[in-house]
This record gives sequence, structure tokens and C-alpha cells, in this order.
Amino acid sequence: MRLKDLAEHLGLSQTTVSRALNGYPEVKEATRVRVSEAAAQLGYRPNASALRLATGRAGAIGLVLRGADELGPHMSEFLSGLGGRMATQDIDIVVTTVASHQEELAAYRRLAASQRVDAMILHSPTLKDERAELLLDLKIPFVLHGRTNVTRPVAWLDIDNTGALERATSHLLDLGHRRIALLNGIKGRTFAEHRELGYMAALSARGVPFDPALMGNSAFTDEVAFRLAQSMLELRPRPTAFLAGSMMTALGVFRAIRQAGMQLGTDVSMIAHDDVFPYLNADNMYPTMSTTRSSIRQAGERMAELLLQMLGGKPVADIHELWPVELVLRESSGPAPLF
Amino acid sequence: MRLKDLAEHLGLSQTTVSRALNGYPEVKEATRVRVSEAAAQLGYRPNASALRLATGRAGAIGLVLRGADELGPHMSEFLSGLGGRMATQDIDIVVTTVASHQEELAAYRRLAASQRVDAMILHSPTLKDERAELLLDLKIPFVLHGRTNVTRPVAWLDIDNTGALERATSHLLDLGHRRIALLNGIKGRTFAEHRELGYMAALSARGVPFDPALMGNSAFTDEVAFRLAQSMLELRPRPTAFLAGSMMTALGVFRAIRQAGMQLGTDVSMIAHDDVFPYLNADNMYPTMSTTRSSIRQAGERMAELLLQMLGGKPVADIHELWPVELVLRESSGPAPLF
DNA sequence: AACAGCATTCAAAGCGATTTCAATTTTGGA
DNA sequence: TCCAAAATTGAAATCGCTTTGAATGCTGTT
Repeated sequence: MRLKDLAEHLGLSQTTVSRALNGYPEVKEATRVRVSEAAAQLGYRPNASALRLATGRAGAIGLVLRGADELGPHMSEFLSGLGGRMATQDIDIVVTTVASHQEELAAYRRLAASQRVDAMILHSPTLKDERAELLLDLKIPFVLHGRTNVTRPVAWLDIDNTGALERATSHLLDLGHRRIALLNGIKGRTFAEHRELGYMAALSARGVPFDPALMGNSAFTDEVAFRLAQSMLELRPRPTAFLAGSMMTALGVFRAIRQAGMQLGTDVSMIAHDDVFPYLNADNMYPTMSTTRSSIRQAGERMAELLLQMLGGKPVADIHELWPVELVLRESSGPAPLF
Repeated sequence: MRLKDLAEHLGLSQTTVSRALNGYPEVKEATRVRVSEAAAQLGYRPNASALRLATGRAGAIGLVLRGADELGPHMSEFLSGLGGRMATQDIDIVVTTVASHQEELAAYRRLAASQRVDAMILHSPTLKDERAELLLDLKIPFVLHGRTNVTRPVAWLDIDNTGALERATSHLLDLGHRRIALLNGIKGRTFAEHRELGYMAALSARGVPFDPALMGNSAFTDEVAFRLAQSMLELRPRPTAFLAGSMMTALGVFRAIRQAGMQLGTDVSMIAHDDVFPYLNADNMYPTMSTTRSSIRQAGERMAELLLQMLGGKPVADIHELWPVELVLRESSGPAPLF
């Protein structure tokens, strides 16, 4: 069912039918109704390719993901939020997976050159993000999930990682902890650097010295977290508290604590960052997990909104959002043990 | 940079340039080289919309996901495998997220009517899957991840869930277990029904009676698994072994076992199904987890391959693959305790 | 030298929508 | 009743590519 068919069926020109369906004012109300009804009844939908060619808009936004490390549970949630909002505008989300950094830049170039997408989402940026620079050069609109230090203006949405870690660390200090381990994300990623800043700030505010042996940088998988936590627990004096970068990390730390024959919440404390996964609930852990919480799904939804505003013409320089992070105290964080 | 520009730049017609780039035989080798070099140097890439309109192919395949329950870690892995293969053919993956079943069918209709995708991937089907019927009616090619009972031929790839559960159950029976709980997927999903068949077959082969109280059907999240396992452990006589439907489920069961003051691998055994998540490794659990294993990422890759074959004209009736499932025994499955 | 036959190249017609510009119909006021 | 203005509709151009059918250039044979 093409526009032409529909037009013939109605005894109208393609022009009028097109206008009727797209809500142009110069079509008689009675005609519009007649057209809409026929379209609905016959199940007419404009051919996406033709529409895109005619309008020059791709009707899609792109998301490039690096292998499995980025296509983890975080991205799932994020994508779900993003997609929900975009669907309402009939905008597709085109997901491209790549294996290496090299491939990633090539993928952006490819998407840009073939005009497959109108805009992109960029996530987990580094402090000086090459991809952001590239997209700026290519003049492809994008919204950044996180922040990066580029000179040109960039639209972004980020959570207050520094504030979150500062509060979490301070809370543990209040509870008497002095040896607080930080299992942070990959070095160089902005969010990891920001978290480190918050951690450092809290420590130095109390005059607690920073011990590099208590800081680990890695991907957020339970496996590496387990290894890191395990080796940290062998230190003497051992850490009495952990700050875990994600719920996956928390699972690994938890395992290490248990394996060391210790009890979470009494012998060792932990506060984990929770991106709010429906299938991994901090309240349902045993013991329940204290967290710094911010819904990554909501971030996805909101970023869709920002992207739409951007495509609608809102200046990039005006598109910035910094979300506060909740600190939710549960059983996993208790007073420091007395040795 | 359009085809026209490139053609003018080279002093050739669009026709010749197009043919040169698309490998048609009737263009002189020298010309082809000249064109290819210019295209590469100028970074020419055909406009995706125009190409699609001209060829009638959408150059994309669709994936409709129901909210968070389907966009979990399983889908991430699967998507990663799928996307890797598709990228090599310059085929996009369009991801649509929907909240309800109603919305889902509408999404398929929408994608079909607007010809946004050339084919679709369907996953986690029910025994009699409405979506499959719809896509057949709409004449949209698709490959099913799993199986369903429809009368018309359908392309599919599935793992041998029945065999997997039969072997896992038999193994537990060999170890002396007689009260074996099954935490299965949502009732009605084919894979869950198949797993149940395998479980039942193994039980009845040994003359062990089936106890409905030991079977649970739910989504694969650690939370519901925890609740189910918890209540099952309160039964008298209690189950001495669990068959967990996924690694997420296993985490929940694990938590329940620990909370009940029992030891996994001695007091209670468990075999979980492992779809192979890079961030949740059965070998790195404590104790290590016995699993029935099949890489869902590999399945994604292979399905991409099948889809391409299908689009290449291979008859749907010839596209069927049933993958065997490994049984990997580790520490979590031990002999039944003596009461 | 002429010509059949093959190898190359090109002009122009789609693909299915939007949109410009022109044509037609309606409406309302004199 | 008539006419200008407004409302409504339509024909045709356009988006950037592929592809058909025609045209041209070369080759070797007679």
C-alpha cells in the first residue's frame, strides 16, 4: 500500500493525502477525516526509506557499543529508557556493536557518511574523548551520557559522581572506617575520575591518608571485583569498608568477603553504586545493600528527550543536566569493627 | 558528497560510478580502480535512505524487546553476537522496546508496514506464538530463537533444552538426590516447557515422583528466585538440589541457601543454566557453579548468519538448527546429604 | 575498409515519499 | 449577482541512488 494507491483509492492527489496525514493546515477537515480513516483502515504507513529520502531526516539515532563490556546490564537499562521515549516519535534506534576502539571510530564515520542516523548517543566518555571530537568534526549532533573535556560545546547529561562518592565516603568515615577501599571503573573514564575526586575529597577533609593499594580500577564485572577485593582483604591492616562501583562489582566483593570468612555489614562494610536493575535489587540482597542510587533507565529516557530538543533546534550549549545521586543506607554499611 | 558529485569529479556518469563501486562486471578495470580510489579518498558513502529506496531493501533487521524483562543480560549478549555479524554486511539492527504485549504486536505491524526492516529476529517464543503467526501473515521473513508450534514452516535456531535438563536432572539423581527443585522460566515459553519435559523424563525414568511444590515458573531475576527458593527450602522434606534456569536465578537461590544457614555443594546442590556472561562466570563463583552451558552470544552470531542465508534465498524449511548443551560439573553439585 | 560483436559508457526512468508552485473551487462582501 | 480573497486541491520537481535500454568505442575478421 503506497501513497499513490491510497490516493487513487480516495480519488485524491498524493499531495493532498500526504498533507492530510501530516497535519498540514490547508486541507479541509472533512477530507482529512476521510483520508485518515482510509489510511487507518487500509493500514497505510509511509515507506520509511522514501520518507527519509524526501525529508532528509534519517528518523533514527545511533548507538555504538564496544563489545560485551559496554553491552552489559547498564546499557540494557539505558537502552530501554531511551527506546521507550524514541518510539513515541517513530524514531528508530540503530545499534552497532564493535570490537575495538579503532573499529568504533570507523563505525561513527560510516554512520555519518551514509547519513544513517540523525544524531548519536555517546556514553562512558573519557576525560578527553576522541569520539566526541570526531562527532564534532563530522558535525553530527549527539548527546553525551557523562562529561568530557572538549573545548567546543557539547550536550550532556550526567550524574553527580563526585558528590555521590564524597557522601558515601564521608558516611563510612563517620562510622569510624579509616581503611576504605574503592573499586572504581576503568581509569580515564570521566565517571571514574569524578568518583575518585569525591573519594579523595572526603578522605582529605578528615585528614585520612590515601592508600593507593586500596584503590582498584577495572571493568564492572563480578569476577575482577572478586579478585581485587580478595587481594585487598589480605592486606594488613585490611580494609574495613568497600566502595563498589556497580552492583556487579558488589557481588564480587561480597563473594570475596564471604570466602575470607567474614560477615558483610559487621566485619566489613560496603556501599555500592546502584544503577537500578530490575533483576538485581539492593533491597533484596542479604544483607541488604547500602547504595548510591541513580536510575540509568531514567537517564536513558531523559536523554531521548534532550536529543529531541536538540534536533528541534535547542542550542547545544543549553543542554546540560547534572543529576544528584541518592545515598540509601541499608544493612551492608555498619560501624567499623574494633580490632 | 553525493554520487553525482563524485561522478562529476571523475568526469564519469553516475551509472558507471555506481557500477564500479558495486562490482558490476561491465566496467573497465582501470576505471574501477580510479573510481574506488577517488571514493575512498573523498570518503564517499552512498546515502542510506536513497540506496534503500532504490534497491527496495531496508538494509536493517528488527528486534522488538519487551521492556526490561527481555532487555536483560541475555539479550545483551545475544545482540552483541548478532550485531557483530551483521555489521560486516552493513546491515543495521533496529531495536524497538515496548511495554506490553499489545504494543509489541503493534510494533511488528508498524515495522512491517513502513518497511523499515528486511527481516526480524524473534526470541523467547511461546508454544503457540502469536508474534510468529503475525509475521507469517505479514510475510516478513524472520528467524526464531527457540521454537514454536505453528503449522507453516519457520526458520529457527534453538538449544536442546530438553536434553540439557534431562542430563542435569539425571546427574543429580545419580548423586542420590530425590527432591530436586526446578526453577523454570515463565510458563508457556517454549524453552521452559522443553526444560520441564527433560526434567520430567529424567524423573520418571527413575521412578521418582514429581512434586509440583518443587517447581516454580518465573522470570529469571535473582529476586523472584530468592523468594521461590526460600519458600521451597521451608518444605519438609526440603529439596536437596536446585535446577536454576539462569545465572541470575542461581544468584537468588544461592542467597536463599545461605540465608537458611546451609552450604551450597554439600547441604544443597545446584546446577544452573549458563548462557555465558562475560561478567558472571560460573568458574569464579564460590563455590564454583555446575552448569548446563550454551553461549547465547554464539547463538546470536549464528542467527545473523541464518538470516543472511534466508535473505539470500535459502528456503525457510531448510533453516533449522538444534544445538546441544554442555553439562559442566563443578563444586555446586555434590552427593545428596544423608539425613 | 567494413562490419559484426563485444566491451564500456551514458541518459533517463524509476523507487515512494515531500514540497513548491500553479490551478481550481469556495466564500464573503459590495 | 459578481469578483477578489481565501481555501482547497493538484501536477510536477525533488531527494540520491540503482538499473534499463540505448549509444558509443574497440577489437578482430573477412
